[in-house]
Amino acid sequence: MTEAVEAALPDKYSNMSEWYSEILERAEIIDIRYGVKGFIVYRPFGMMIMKNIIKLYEEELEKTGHKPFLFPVVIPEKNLRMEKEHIKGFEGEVFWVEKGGFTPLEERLALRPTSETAIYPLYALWFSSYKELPFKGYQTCAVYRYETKATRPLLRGREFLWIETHNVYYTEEEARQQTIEDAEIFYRVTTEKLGIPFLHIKREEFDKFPGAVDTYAFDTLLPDGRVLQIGTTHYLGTNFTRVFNVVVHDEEGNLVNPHSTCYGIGLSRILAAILLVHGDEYGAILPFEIAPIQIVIIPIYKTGFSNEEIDKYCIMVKERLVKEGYRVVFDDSEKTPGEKYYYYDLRGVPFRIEVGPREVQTNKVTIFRRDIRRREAVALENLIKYIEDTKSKVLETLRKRAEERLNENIIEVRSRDELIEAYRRGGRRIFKIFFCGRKECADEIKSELDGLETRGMPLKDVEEGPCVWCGEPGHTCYLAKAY
RNA sequence: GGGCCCGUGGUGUAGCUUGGCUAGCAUGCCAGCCUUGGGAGCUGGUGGUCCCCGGUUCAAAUCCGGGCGGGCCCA
Repeated sequence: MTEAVEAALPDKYSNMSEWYSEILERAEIIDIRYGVKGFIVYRPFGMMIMKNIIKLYEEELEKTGHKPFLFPVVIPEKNLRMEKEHIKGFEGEVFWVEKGGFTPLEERLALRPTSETAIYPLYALWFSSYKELPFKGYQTCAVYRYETKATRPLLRGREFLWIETHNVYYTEEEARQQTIEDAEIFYRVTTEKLGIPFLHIKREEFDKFPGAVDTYAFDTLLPDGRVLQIGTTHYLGTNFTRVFNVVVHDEEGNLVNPHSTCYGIGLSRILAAILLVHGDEYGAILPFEIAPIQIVIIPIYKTGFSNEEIDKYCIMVKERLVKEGYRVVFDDSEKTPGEKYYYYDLRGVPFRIEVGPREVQTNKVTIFRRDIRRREAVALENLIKYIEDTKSKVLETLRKRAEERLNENIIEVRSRDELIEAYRRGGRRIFKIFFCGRKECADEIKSELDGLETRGMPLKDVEEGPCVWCGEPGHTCYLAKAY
């Protein structure tokens, strides 16, 4: 049966900002009242989700041979300035530490905006032979960028959580292959486990990571039609190994600079995307694997029926589930059942088990699926099997919904007029065009179409054709508004 | 970068134009009664540097100046 009850939140498609602010606060994901622009507090419930997300990516990285490490948050100014393109790209948004106590520092220290320039000086010490390569390392940490654009909780902060890998290879081919593996890792977690689809795109030349040879990005679509970059991987060539003097002996004993890559997984933004992409007017819908509470048990007491008997039954159900390794809460607080439903719906709990006299008398449980909002009676002996079978169905539902929405919102246009017309009809979309690759065209499109940006070229099914803007030879490219 | 709005018990707000009563209401929290299949009700209780600094005034949450912080829209 489908429920027709009063929704808790506004519609996320027509009013995303309000929906988003409400859920962050009411579901106790984060607290925005810390009082420093661009800095937020992860509340316990939000941090439990985040830790589960982190675990999924870290496991996948370690499976593919990445080793954990942790470098300092401060970077000496001299090191930050070593790679010229890199510092040009980041200089305007670096936080500086200039004093220790009352004493001005001899050399200013940057709070890492990203860690290449912290890590490569040590790589220069660590490697001396091609036999020591490849080396794959990663860290999960916060980075700091003095954003001048409007900050938004989780979507754009001056401090944000991410995972960064920094890999070194003897050959260009291996390094380039790594950017493919990075995309596979990203797909295996983001889409297969979290149900978030994304576009795998190669950024245009003028839009690369500062210091990179090639930049590949993972963009997802939010309910308001804007895209969000949730990950990037970069082939850095020998740009960084050269300036930081990372050298190894090759087979013939010559000294050469190895090739390197780096890969950023935008954890804060991924959490935001999960909330925004899957959520509905009742609140969050969390994928089973990352839900801090996977199953909640709500007792329904009735006058004339023993509360103790219901409690006993609930505890028995809980023990069975806990034995299977599930994260389960039995909520026997004095709130009414309805209030509890709203509470756990808002927090995205995938399954709710209701136990009243009816269930106790028939040896059943009533299970409510958060994703499709339907109840089902399940015999006690089928409980574990039901959860096992259904948790993957839940993920499928979420993923399919999100994939359909992404695909429906990619509009192919072939000329300037078509683009302008399609844009006027509904600007909050992703447009698939031919693009010449020149910054001048991108800038013109951006200023004439209210901030529509070139996001880059897909990795598959690329075609050639005349640029929709200038008519010069071009390639398949996506256009969208972005966060 | 441009524009608009906001800051008052834990939370959300009224009051601010037109300065003056014990800073009102809702919610939360605590105790009790009653209830429990989608946000119940009643009774009693708890909780305030009105963002900060300065100014005007007999008197400032309210007016003026400066600062800090937050949100939304647009580019």
